[in-house]
Amino acid sequence: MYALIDCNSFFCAVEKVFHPGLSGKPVCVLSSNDGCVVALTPEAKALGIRRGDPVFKVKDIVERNDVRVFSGNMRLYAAMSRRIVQILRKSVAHVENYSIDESFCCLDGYERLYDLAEFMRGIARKIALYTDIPVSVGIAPTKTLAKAGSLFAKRHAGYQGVCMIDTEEKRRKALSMLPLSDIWGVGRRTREKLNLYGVPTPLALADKSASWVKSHLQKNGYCTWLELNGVPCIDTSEVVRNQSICTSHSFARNVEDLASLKASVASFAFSCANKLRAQQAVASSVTVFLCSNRFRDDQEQYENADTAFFITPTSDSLEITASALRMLERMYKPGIQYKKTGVVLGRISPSDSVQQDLFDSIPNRPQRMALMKAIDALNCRYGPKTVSLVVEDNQKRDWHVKSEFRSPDYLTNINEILTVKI
DNA sequence: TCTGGGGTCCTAGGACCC
DNA sequence: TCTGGGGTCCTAGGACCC
Repeated sequence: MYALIDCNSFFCAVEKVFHPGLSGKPVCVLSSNDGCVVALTPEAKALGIRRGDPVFKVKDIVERNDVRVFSGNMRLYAAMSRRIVQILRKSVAHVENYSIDESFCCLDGYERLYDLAEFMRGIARKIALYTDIPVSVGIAPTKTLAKAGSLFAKRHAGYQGVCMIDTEEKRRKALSMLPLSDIWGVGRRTREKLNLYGVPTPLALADKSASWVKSHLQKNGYCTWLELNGVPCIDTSEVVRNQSICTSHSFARNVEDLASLKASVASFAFSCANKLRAQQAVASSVTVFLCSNRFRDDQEQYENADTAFFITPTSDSLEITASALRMLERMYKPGIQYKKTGVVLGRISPSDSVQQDLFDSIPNRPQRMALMKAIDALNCRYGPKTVSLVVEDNQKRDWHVKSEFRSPDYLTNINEILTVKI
């Protein structure tokens, strides 16, 4: 059996930990640039706000109902997420951290020692006690069914936070009650397609024959079908290393001049290289993209992207940034109102198995890596951007993102630690 | 005025080879 | 001028996830 532990309205829940007066109040957390609502409490949902709504479209609701709004602070949420995973790992041997607010636990063998639902309720209580974050737990023979279970646990207080789907009867009942779009792996397109074929519920899908599913859906659809029927199909191995690393941002305002774009691309490339070194990896390609504001039909639209390849895979910030800037300069078109740039690293491999190049353009690699290590150490000790590139420090700073309602880094920065007045 | 960011995997079709 | 069969690799775009 698998258990899925899902934090309820996670980003909002973290903010509420540090703002206790907000209990029972409508709360929203915004995307970067304070652009969209990305997380909201049930109270905010009840007011008609939806995940993904642009902030300016729900401004009236927010003001009329005194909705508390926060800019997203991923550092804070990631720190809290690590604490929750730590508690899980102390309680269960096999924990797979799936996303910032979800983890799977493999419960094989535990059924001989415990009542599984009670066991997981105990862990949920521990998480609530140590972190103040409420969680919902689903338990089932497959991950897809465990996810479905966690939705029932979240929506109906009667389950006391834990819903176990462990009999055929419970499985059929659960799958008949949920909408198709609540099933993990079924997105908008697949839902529309299934509706067209006269398959209205997850149960109807599960009851189709294997041959029907194989001919009407593709590989992933077949996998979901197996999981809905209690056959585990989604593999449990942890993803160790990324295949690609991306840093990109929209700008708070439109940007026209090359110097500002260069500052943004340099900053993103530098950040990508940091993430790369943090996982002891090197990349063989770097892609740069830029685009205008696609929502403005009164402005000339332009988008472009280019990729450069490194013969010797690298994690050298200077090499990666220089290459990214060369591509940006080639693609830059004057007179365009730019809205977004980004940098993607690809063809990532472990840094301990790099094939050397006889004609390497960077002859002093060991010294350069020592330099990178020194930069990382300084930025780790004195905070990000203590050491950065001159090209990043463009005076106009018009490419910087908006983050007006951001909470302090309570958990990761000693200077921003919570103050309690007695 | 204001519309996020970061990922993974699959597949069809093109380009190329013999 | 017409033309088969079998294969690989790459890539853009689609679909999904959080």
